[in-house]
Amino acid sequence: MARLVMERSDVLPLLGEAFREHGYEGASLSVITKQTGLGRGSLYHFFPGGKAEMAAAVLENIEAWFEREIFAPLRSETDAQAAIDAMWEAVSAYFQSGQRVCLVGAFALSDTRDRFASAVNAYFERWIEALADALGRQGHDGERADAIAEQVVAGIQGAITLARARRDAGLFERVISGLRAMTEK
Amino acid sequence: MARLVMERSDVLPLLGEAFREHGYEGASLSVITKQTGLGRGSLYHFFPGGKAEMAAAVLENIEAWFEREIFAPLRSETDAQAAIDAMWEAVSAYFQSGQRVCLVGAFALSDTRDRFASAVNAYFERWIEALADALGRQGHDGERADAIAEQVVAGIQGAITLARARRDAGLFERVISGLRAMTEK
DNA sequence: CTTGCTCTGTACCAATCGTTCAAGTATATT
DNA sequence: AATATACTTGAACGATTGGTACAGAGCAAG
Repeated sequence: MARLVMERSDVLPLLGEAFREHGYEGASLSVITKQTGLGRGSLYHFFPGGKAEMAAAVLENIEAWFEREIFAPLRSETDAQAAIDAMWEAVSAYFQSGQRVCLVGAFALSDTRDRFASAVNAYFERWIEALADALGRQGHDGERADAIAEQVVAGIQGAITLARARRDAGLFERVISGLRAMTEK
Repeated sequence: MARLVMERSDVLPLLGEAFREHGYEGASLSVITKQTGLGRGSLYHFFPGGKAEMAAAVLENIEAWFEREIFAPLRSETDAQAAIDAMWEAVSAYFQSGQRVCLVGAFALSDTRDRFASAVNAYFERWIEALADALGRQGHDGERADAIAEQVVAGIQGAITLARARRDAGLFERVISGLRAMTEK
C-alpha cells in the first residue's frame, strides 16, 4: 500500500517551486515550510545539510528530469529531428510559456552560482552538447551544429528572462518559434 | 571646485555592482556599506527610503545610461547600421563578455521583479522598440524588424546567463556574433 | 567665534534568518 | 503486544536582517 507520509522525493518539486519563486536567498525557511507543508524538523530530517542540501537535491532532480526526458533522446534517438521536436514541446510545457523560471538560469545570475557551480555548469553543458549531437545527426556539420546549439540554448534562457520581465507569454512563444526555425533542416 | 565629499550620483555605480553581485535580497546593508564605503547613516541620508530606494535609483540610473548611449541613437541616428554597430560594441563592453550580469535581467528572474515591475518592463520594452526602429530604417519590413529585435534582445540576456553559468567568456562572444549577423542587412 | 546645514559613525531596535533539539506521534518489525 | 525505527512538531538559539535615532564632525556664511 502507498505510504501516506511524505517521502523525500515528494518534497523536491515543492522545494523547486519555492526556490524558483523566491530565489535561493529569498526562499527563507518560513517560506519553505509554508510551501512544502513540512515543519522545520521534517525538512532537516530529510535534508540534514539544511537549505544548501535542499537546493542541491532540487538541482539534481531537475538535471535528472532533463537528462531522461530531453538530453538522452537528443543523443540517442535515431530520428534526430523527432527528438528535437520533442525538446521544443517539452521546453514550452516545462517553462509554461516563460511564466515559470529556469531555476538553473536564475541561480547562474546570482552569487548562488558559486555555491552550485558544477551543477549549474553541467546542466547547460549537457544540454548544448546533446542538442549539438542531434543537430549533427540531422545533417549539420559539426562546427555549425555547436554554434546553433549554443545560440538556441542561450535563446531559451533569454526568452524566459524577457517573458518574465514583460509578463508577456506571447513574446516567449515568438522567440521560441524563431529559435525552432534554426533547428530545422 | 570639485567637491571632495561623496554625492548621491557617485554612489549609484557602487550600489549597482553590489546589487549585481549579490542580488536584491543578497545585498544586505552590511554588504552595501562595505562595497560603497559609506556608513548606514550616509546611505539613509541619500536614500531615506532604504534599500528599495537604492535599487530604484540604480535602475533609473541604468535606464538613463542605456537611453542616452544606445536607445536614442538607435531611434534617431540617420545611419541606422552605424547605430546598431555602436550598440554591439556598447553591449560587449558593458556586460564585459558576460562576466557582468544585467541587473534588470537578474531582477526579472527573481521575485524582485514585482517590486520594480514597471522599470523592468520599460527597460526591455524600450530596447526592443528602439532596435526594431533602427532595423526598420535599415531596410527590414516592420513585422520582421520587430521579430528580429525581440530575438536579439532575448539572445543577449541568454548569452549573459550562459556565459555566467559556464564561466565562458568565449561562449558569450560566439552567441553575440551570431546575433549580430541577424542585424546586418 | 557663532550659527546653520550637510554628512557620518555608533548604538540600538524589533523582526527574521538558518539551525538545533528534546519530546512527541506514526509506522514497521518482531 | 512490545519494541524499534521513521517521521514530525514547535519552541528556542545565536546571528544577522533592514531600519531608526542621534550626537558629533566638517564646512560655509555671517
